[in-house]
This record gives sequence, C-alpha cells and structure tokens, in this order.
Amino acid sequence: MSTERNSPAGGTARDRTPNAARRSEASRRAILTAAFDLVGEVGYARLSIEGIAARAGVGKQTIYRWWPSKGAVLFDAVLMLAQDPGGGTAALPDTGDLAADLGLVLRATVDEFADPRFSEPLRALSTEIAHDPALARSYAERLDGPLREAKKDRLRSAQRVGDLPEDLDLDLAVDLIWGPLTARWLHRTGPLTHAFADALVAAALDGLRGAAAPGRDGTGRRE
Amino acid sequence: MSTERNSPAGGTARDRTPNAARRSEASRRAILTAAFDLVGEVGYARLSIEGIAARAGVGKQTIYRWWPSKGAVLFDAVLMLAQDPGGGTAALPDTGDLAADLGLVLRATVDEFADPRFSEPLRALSTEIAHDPALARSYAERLDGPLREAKKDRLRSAQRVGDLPEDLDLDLAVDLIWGPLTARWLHRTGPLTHAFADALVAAALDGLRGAAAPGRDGTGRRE
Amino acid sequence: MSTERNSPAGGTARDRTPNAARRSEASRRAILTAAFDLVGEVGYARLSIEGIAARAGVGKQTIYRWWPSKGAVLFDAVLMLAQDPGGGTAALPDTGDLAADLGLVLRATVDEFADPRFSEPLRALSTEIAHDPALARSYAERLDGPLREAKKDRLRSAQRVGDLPEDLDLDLAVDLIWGPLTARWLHRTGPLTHAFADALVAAALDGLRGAAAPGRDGTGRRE
Amino acid sequence: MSTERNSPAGGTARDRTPNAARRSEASRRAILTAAFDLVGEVGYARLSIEGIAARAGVGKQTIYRWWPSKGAVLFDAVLMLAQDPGGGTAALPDTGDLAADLGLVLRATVDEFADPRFSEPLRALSTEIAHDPALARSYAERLDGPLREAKKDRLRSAQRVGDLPEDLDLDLAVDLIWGPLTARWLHRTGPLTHAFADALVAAALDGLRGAAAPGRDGTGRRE
DNA sequence: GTATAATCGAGACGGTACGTCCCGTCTTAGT
DNA sequence: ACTAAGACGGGACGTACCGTCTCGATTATAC
Repeated sequence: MSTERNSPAGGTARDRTPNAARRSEASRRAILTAAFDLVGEVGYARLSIEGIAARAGVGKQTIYRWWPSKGAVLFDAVLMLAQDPGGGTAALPDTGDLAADLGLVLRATVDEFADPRFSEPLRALSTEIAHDPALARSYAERLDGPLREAKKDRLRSAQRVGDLPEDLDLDLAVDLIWGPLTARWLHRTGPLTHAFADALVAAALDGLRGAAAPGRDGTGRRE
Repeated sequence: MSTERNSPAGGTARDRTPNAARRSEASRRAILTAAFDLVGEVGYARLSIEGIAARAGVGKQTIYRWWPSKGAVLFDAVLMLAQDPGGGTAALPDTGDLAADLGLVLRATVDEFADPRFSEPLRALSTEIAHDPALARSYAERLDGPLREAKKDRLRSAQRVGDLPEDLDLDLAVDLIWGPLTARWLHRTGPLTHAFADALVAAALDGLRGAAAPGRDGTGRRE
Repeated sequence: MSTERNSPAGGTARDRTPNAARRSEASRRAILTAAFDLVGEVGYARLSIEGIAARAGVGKQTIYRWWPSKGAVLFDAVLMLAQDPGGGTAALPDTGDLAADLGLVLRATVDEFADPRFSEPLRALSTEIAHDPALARSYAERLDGPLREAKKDRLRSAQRVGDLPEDLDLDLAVDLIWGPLTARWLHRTGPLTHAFADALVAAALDGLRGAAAPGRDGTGRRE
Repeated sequence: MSTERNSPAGGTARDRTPNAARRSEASRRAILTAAFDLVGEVGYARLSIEGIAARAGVGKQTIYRWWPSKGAVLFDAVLMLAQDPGGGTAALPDTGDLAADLGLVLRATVDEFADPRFSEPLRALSTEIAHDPALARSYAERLDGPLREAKKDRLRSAQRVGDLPEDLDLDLAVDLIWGPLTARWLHRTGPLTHAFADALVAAALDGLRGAAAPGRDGTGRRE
C-alpha cells in the first residue's frame, strides 16, 4: 500500500518505522472494511478514526501506526475494494469501434456513480485528494495512474487503426473524455445519464463544431 | 444571499427564522472577510467557526444564526468577493473568433487557479459542494448558474454566425470545454498551463479525431 | 419591593433610574409568577432570565430594568406569594403554653418544607442569600426580620408570664429553636418530622441535660 | 472518593465506567487544588469547569470523566484539604468539662467561618448540597458523617460520667448545638462571635428556661 | 388634544461556559 | 514486538444564557 510507511524489509535496530513483517493482516482488513462501511453510512465528514477503530475492534494506535491520515485509510479501503477481484487493472474493451467501446465504459462509470455504496467513498476520496497533495500523489500513482494507462492503451489502439491522429496528446484526450464526467459528478451541474455518456463520447471525438446533432447517427461519426 | 434564511418581511406565525431586518451588515461583512482570509491562511480543513468569529470580532451565535454550515459561510464569502466590483456577471468576450475568445477565458481561469489566494477558497468550496446537496443547489443557482449562462450566451452567438451547429446541446458543450479544466485542477492529474487551455479549446471544438494534428493552425479552425 | 431600584417619586430629568410610576403592574406580576412557577418546575440552577421573560411574555430588558439579579426576582416572587393573603406578617399563636405553641409552629414549618411547591423556591432563595450579601440584607429586612420579630414577640410574652428568664438573649433563643430546623432542612442530615419538631422544642426549652427523655411528657416540661 | 465512579477492579460487561486503575493521580490533585484555589478567588458562582481545567493544565474531559458535577469536584477538593494532615477525623477534646470542651470546638468553628479561605468553599459546598441530593449523600457519608460521629462520641462520654441523660437523642443533641451555628453562618442573621459560641453551648445544655440567667457561671452549669 | 417621553415586547449582538466529540500521543497489559 | 484498550492535554463543536443595545408600538402624563 503506497500510503503506508513500510520499512523496506525488516527495518534496522533503532528504527521508529514499524516492522511491517509483524503487522496483523486481520486488523488491516478489519480497519479498511470498517472505514469503507462507515463512510457509506455516516459520510466522510462524520467518519472518525475513533469510529473506525471501534467498529474494527482495533486500538486507535494501530491505525495511527500504519496510516498518516483519515484520507489515507479511506484510500486504501477504496483500493482494496477496487482490486479485490483480479490482481491488476482490467483493460478497456477493444472491439475496434472506439466510440462504442468508450460509450460502454462511460455508461458503466455513470452507473457506478449512481450507486451510493461506491459513490460516497469515491466522492470523499476525490475531494480529499483536492486538499492533500501527498494523497494526490498516491492517487496518481496507484489509482488514477493504472486506470489512465489503460485508457491511453485503448486510445493508442485507435491510433494504430487510424481512428485517431498519431500525434494526439493522449493525456489531453483522456481529460477531454472523462473530465466532463467527473466534473458533472462532483458538482452536480447536470444529470448523469447514459444519454450524457453517449453524447459526451460523440462530442469529444468529433468536436462541438460537428457533433451531437440529432439526425446524425449515435456513434457520433461524421459522414 | 441564497444560503441565508431570510424571513420575507415579517415571517409567518410559528417562525424560528431570525429577523433579517435587524441584521447587522457590519458583522456580516466582517464574517465573510474573515472567512475568506482565514481559508487562504490556514486552509479549509483548519478553518473553524470559532476562528472566523474570533477574527471577525463577533459572537459564534451570530454566525450560527445566519448560516447553516461552515461551507455556507465560505460560499457567501466567495460570492461577495466575486461580485464585489460590478453588480451582475460579466459576459464572455465576443470578438467573432470563438476559439480565440474561449482560449482567452480559459487561460484567465488557469491563471486564477494558479493564484492560491483564489484557488484555495474555490477548491474548498468545490469539494464542500460535492458533499452538501443544499450547498450544491445554492452553487447552481447563484455562482455556476449565471456563469454558465454567460458561457452559453457566447456559444449561442457562435451558433448565430454559423461557427457551431444550431442543434448543439449547449450544456454538454460547456461541460466539454470547462469540465476537463476543473477536473485537472481538482485532481492535479496534469499541469494547468496556457498551453493546456489552448489545446483543450482546440480539441473540444474540433474533436479528438480532428484536433492537434500538425499542419492545422493553433486556433483550432478547420480549413 | 426592596430589591427594586425605585426613583423616589418621579425621578429628575437626566435620571437613569427608571420611573416606577410608569411601571407596568401586569408585567411585574407576570414575571414574579413565571419565576416562582419555573423554579418549581426546573429548579433554581436551570432557572434563567430568558426563560422567565419568555414564560411571562415579557422583554428581557423589562426584567433587567427592575431587578439586579435572578435571585432578586426570586426573592420578590417568594415575597409576593408569602404576603398574598394579608398585608402584614401574622403573629405566632399564644395560648399561654409556650411549648405547645412553638410545637405547633415548628410542625407547620416542617409541613411547608415537605411541600416541594414551597420548599424548592425557598431552598433556592436560602442558598442564594448565602452567596449574595445584598440579597441577604433584603432578606434580613423584609423576610426574616418581620418573622423574627414575631417570634421574639411570642418569647417576650413568655418572659412576661415567667416562662422564660427576663434576661434571655432573644436572638440566641430564636436561633436555638429554629436554627436546627433550618440546618437539617438544608443539609438533609436527618428526617424532618413532627416528632423532630416536638423534640427540638423540648430540648431547646429545657436543655440537653434534662430534655427529650422518653417517659417525660410531650410538652417537654420538667416536673 | 465517594463522588467518583470507580470500577471495582475490571468492571462488569457493559460498563461505561472509566478505568480507575489508569487514572492520573497528578491530574486529580491538580484539579482539586485548582478548584479549591479558584473558588476562593472568584467565588462559586464564577467557578467554571473550564477555569478549573485551564488552571490545572488539564483537558476538560478529564474532569467530566471522573466527576459528575462542579459541586462534586469542589466536594472532593474540600475533602482533600480537610483530610490532608492525618488519615482519620480527629476526636473532639475531652477534658471532662463538657461545656468547656464544646465551647472550645465551637469557637474554633467560628474562627474557621471567619476565614474566607475556608469559609467560601465550605459555603459553596453547603449550598450545593442543598440542591443536589446525590452530593448530599456523599456529604452525609464522607464529611458530615465522621464528624457527627466524633461529636456524638464526646456526648456519649458525657453520658458515661452523668453529664447528660442516658436516653438523650444524640442526633437531636448535635443538631441543637451545631444547627444554630450553621444557620447563622449561612443566613448571616447575626454576628458569629466567640461570645455567641459560648452562649449557644450554655443555652443548648441548660435550655432557654434556665440559661443565661445572671448569677449563673459562664460554663452554663446549673448548681 | 395633542406632543413627548418613558416603558414595553422583541430579539440581535459580543461574549462565556456548557457538555460532547474527536484529535494525536502516551501508557499499560496481554498475546 | 505488535496489539486492544483507553486516559490524557487539547481544540472545536453547536447550544444556552448572559447583560447590553437598538428597534417600532404602545401608553400615559404634561403641555
């Protein structure tokens, strides 16, 4: 876990860094589960270290020993839940139809955002990142990073088949496609629907000058 | 102020609403100024009602009487500062060159985000909105609403001169242009530069399929 | 009312003393009644000027204008209730049998102390007097004073018929008879019963060396 | 300390009682000392938990954890100071001359009441007891109880040598001797002097019918 | 009969203290 | 050694009242 202060294989004698080898895995899981559950029940504002410790049946010090902040605990909690099934991050679908694949992914994201069980912790994590640069770094490395790479992979694949220009700035592209979604989610400036996801993909791919007009086909492709 | 609980001149029978007519304007301004200054100095996490009251030379109850939460105070503080000069929201520049005008505006926004004096309170407000639906409504009505309308006005003007399709979904358009900026600002997923602002405008107008290709000029115009 | 800051007939021009002539009698009675009722309902500790004002349907300033303290209000409230029936203080019974008369009075006092409706306000007033010398003076002049005089009158009558020595210190005598009762009431150091009242009268009159022995008659007289 | 909520070594299942074994003795003493000092400096009315905590260099919760009320703190403070020298309560002097011994004790009490350093806290405690039955119970068990027993011991000694009747109600006797003193102290209904102490002893022992007569000696003994 | 001036109800204000929650540190036992 | 437990000094919460200070709106003399 990147937010944890591990000693890199044991730690030397006069080391204030805790010895990760002796760490209780049961407590770790109990803490993360408790944190994830609690943030869904009472919200991030009312989430407290004491509450997590009590729910997890754990001493407060056990939390303070391994995590630097409430946000870091939540981060690992989200990370645990996100990676529970497989080991690595799944790749985006690649059927050859870029717009369709992106639409599929964005519609799935819209669904996730609609489920409070996932939305609440994620929202909390998102806003915590905005205030905590250290957490933002962890986020960039361990959560957003791999996901963004997967997104870029799909775009590279599109470049290979000529669906996207070769000199496209992929980071800009990812932001153009997913940025509006995140912004609308966090600020609630509009409805988060499948229709929005589809229109967003079309507009991002074809631009405002030529996209999203009714009468044009759903793939957003200009003929 | 939309976050304040005004009684509409008299108040109905069983009304716990304070009498807005007797409200002290001096205290109101002192509180908002103190809140704005403090959030810049100590950050939102360490911003406290007690701190605001002490700085403003005001009793805590005077804050609790007129605002429901710390976020609401900050909201009004930002609103006051935002509207201090003129009365209404300024319109976007309209030189006839849509891409240039948008670039100008986004570059200015990038500059604002780079100034901690404005960035810190705005960031705090942004994340508070994510958790507080009541605040989000105020935001939609009094801060984002007018600004979004100004943005749409500029886009409508572009529609009138044929720069944008007549059937364009303007809310989608606004999100496509400004969403990536906000997302990158909040999540720090990439550098916030003038170059990014320009590339974003180009990509949004022309789409990923047709943007940022060599040989095309920086305005993002297709020939 | 001795605790009120009257201007002695009108008050001169630049006088901050309120003009008692213009005083609202209705408000005064409402305040005293509210104070008396409230102290019985919530106890003296939770009795507040705001509470009295609200219950009496009166502005807070009206209380602060006429009384210097919470205790002073309560004092007048008790005084009002105590003097409601007649105008002056009633004399003690005088049948010629001192012990019997005193026993009657003390038994009545015991009954009063047992009734929370009178006991609570009185207890509050009693303890307030212990801390507030100004209130103690009012108490001495207007409540305890007349009562003590009545008690001394009865003792003087006994002196006249030879039941008590002519050179008896009457203040000491009053304290010896009523002091133990008050002390036991305030400190709850023992049961407050009619039996105690009788035994107290006997012991006070005849002394510990010769009093309160079973087999002697209830009047406490030695044969 | 009787006002503290001890868990008897371990505590039973559903126990919200703090673990007395881990209690900080230093904090306890600092709190009691601060309370005692403050009540002498500012009076009981202005004595606050916050003030005690600040003076003692202690968190407020540490006070709320171990004492249920401001009065309970003061009670323990008085108790600590009262018992500081020896372990148990000192016995009353017993020279064989009851009146002389009682006079000595009462004169000493009069002196204590005259010293604000002791009088103020005691007065506060006394009035607090009048309102708080729980505190009254503690008082009866730990402060008044042992003292009253010592008083009764002296009276029993007098009974043994024939100075007092064998069937005397000792509780009544104690109240008759000390009650007038306490009453006059709390209500300030008369001067608290050595002369009063002596006259009180004489009157209590010999009764109003036979006391304070000229020709009788100051010891209050009847010939 | 009107001025005119004080009191009245109401309640906002700058404050103090309340009793609670939680912070992050530290200590003690137990495994 | 790490753990569960939780006491500790501290900071802030949101509430209740304090006593002071305006506000109109009644009154009740004094012109």
